[in-house]
Amino acid sequence: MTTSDDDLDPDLVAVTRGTDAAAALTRPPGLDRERILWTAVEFIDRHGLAALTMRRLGAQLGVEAMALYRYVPGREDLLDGVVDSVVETLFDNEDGDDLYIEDHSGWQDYLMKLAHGVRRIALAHPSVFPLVASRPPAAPWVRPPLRSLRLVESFLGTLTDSGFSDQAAVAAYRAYSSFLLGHLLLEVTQLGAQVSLLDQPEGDPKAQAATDLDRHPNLLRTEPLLSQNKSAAEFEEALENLLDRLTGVLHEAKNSDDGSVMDL
Amino acid sequence: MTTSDDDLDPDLVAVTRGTDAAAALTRPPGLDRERILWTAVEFIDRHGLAALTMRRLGAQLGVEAMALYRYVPGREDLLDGVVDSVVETLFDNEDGDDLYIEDHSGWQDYLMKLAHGVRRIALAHPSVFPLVASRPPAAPWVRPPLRSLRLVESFLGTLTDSGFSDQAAVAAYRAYSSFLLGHLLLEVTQLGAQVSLLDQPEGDPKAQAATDLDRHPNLLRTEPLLSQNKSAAEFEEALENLLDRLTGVLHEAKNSDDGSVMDL
DNA sequence: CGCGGGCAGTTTACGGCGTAAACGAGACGG
DNA sequence: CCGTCTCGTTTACGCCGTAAACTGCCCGCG
Repeated sequence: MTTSDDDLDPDLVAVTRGTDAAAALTRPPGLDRERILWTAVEFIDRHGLAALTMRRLGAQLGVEAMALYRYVPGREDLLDGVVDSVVETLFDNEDGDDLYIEDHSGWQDYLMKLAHGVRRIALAHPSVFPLVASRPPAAPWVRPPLRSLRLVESFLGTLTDSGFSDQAAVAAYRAYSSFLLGHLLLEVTQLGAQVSLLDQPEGDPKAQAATDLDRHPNLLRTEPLLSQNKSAAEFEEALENLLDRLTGVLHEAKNSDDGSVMDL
Repeated sequence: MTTSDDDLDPDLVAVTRGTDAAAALTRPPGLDRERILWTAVEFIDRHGLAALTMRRLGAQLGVEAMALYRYVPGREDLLDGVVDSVVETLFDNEDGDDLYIEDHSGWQDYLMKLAHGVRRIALAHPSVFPLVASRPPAAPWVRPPLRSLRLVESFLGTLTDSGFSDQAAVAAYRAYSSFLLGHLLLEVTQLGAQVSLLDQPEGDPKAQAATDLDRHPNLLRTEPLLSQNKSAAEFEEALENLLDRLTGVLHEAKNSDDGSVMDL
């Protein structure tokens, strides 16, 4: 019924950490920080952030809530750990850490791979991503969703090695992170809104919608267009536009004084 | 000490709803939904979202927590109301609702005024904006931060009246909202990170930072650049770039088949 | 004047939350 | 055999959101 082109979205992989389910059955007795963090990720994916409490997370692990405090200082730090865990997968589940080493073909290829890597994370954990987006970063210049020092270092190194000035690389980092954040946060928000609409389809279905929409002719007319989901194509197009923009910045780097913040 | 150019940022107005402070002193006895909502906004601005509880909000209003439930169904709905209240100021505190009526000079002017209006809101209420950004919208196609039906209707109407096809207007709406969301959420996040760094300047200030940064030469070298705050200029430049892109889309609307999602 | 009903805010109460502190129970080297 | 150490449990406290019962007070109507 819903026109969804997501079936051929290359970033929308079936998220099958099948080992987790098996591990939960065999229940390896040892508790440790890693296991707690990934169980929390899975719990948030399944029940949402609001449902995650220390007691319930303990129960999921077959343990009392207080047992978690030996491995995690408190709930806030647990959430930080969840964010870190999810972001760090960029380094291992990519085919060998090709993001850090320079075995990519040029900075544009690097930025595209990185963008799709982050998008894959966002789509795999839609309920965790708002946390990645809005949790206060460690330093003011660690901008979500690229929250790890390693990642930022890798980003800046790749661009400066490719001929970007320090200023241009930093400007690119800022433009790139806000692009990623905006697109992906909206994409996962829309994902969440779709399921939350199915939660309560109650009330008289016509009266409210009609009175709302009759005063809004443009909304009414474009509603089918608005309901289409072209996230993958839009992401691709906006990303390519950004890369084009950055290419321009890189090449005009010599004749500098045009007042742009990009190469100031 | 911190190099801040914010002093001449036109969107960074001194937020003086002075009437509120005066009203708190004279304490007009009547409680109503509007007063509760704006007191909550002020409370979040001052103490952060986490500190807002029904009991404390009641205390701020000189009333027991349960009294609020006569005007607000519960805490979640209160937060929705807070978001709505803040967003709706786009219509009144602009010089007469010039956003809704078509007394702007062209769609580009409209989009610039709207963007700066939203930015002004974000900067005036940095702790509320993450709520505006991440609270699930009423309908899937109501994309933060443009969360009101009136606003989306106004947006689509202005663009289609200016010659945009329905498809182009919707594509512009999507590009525009993700641009706004990314830029502004990062800007307020950075604001919050700055104050939260001042909260605990404890620990040995050199050892940790040095061990962290020594392994990250590019970070170390570009740190002064990364710490600069050029948000206003970057916002302006990215906004102009987006408007240019949209202008192109509008003008090539006739020769359509280039595969772009913009004029599909 | 009296009085009854509704409005506005309070009191009481309950279950769940994060977490501090004291408390087992089993492993293990001496 | 006995400390001691590791890992998890028990108990307890204060705060949270909120359901339900309960005031005091105003105001129209006899």
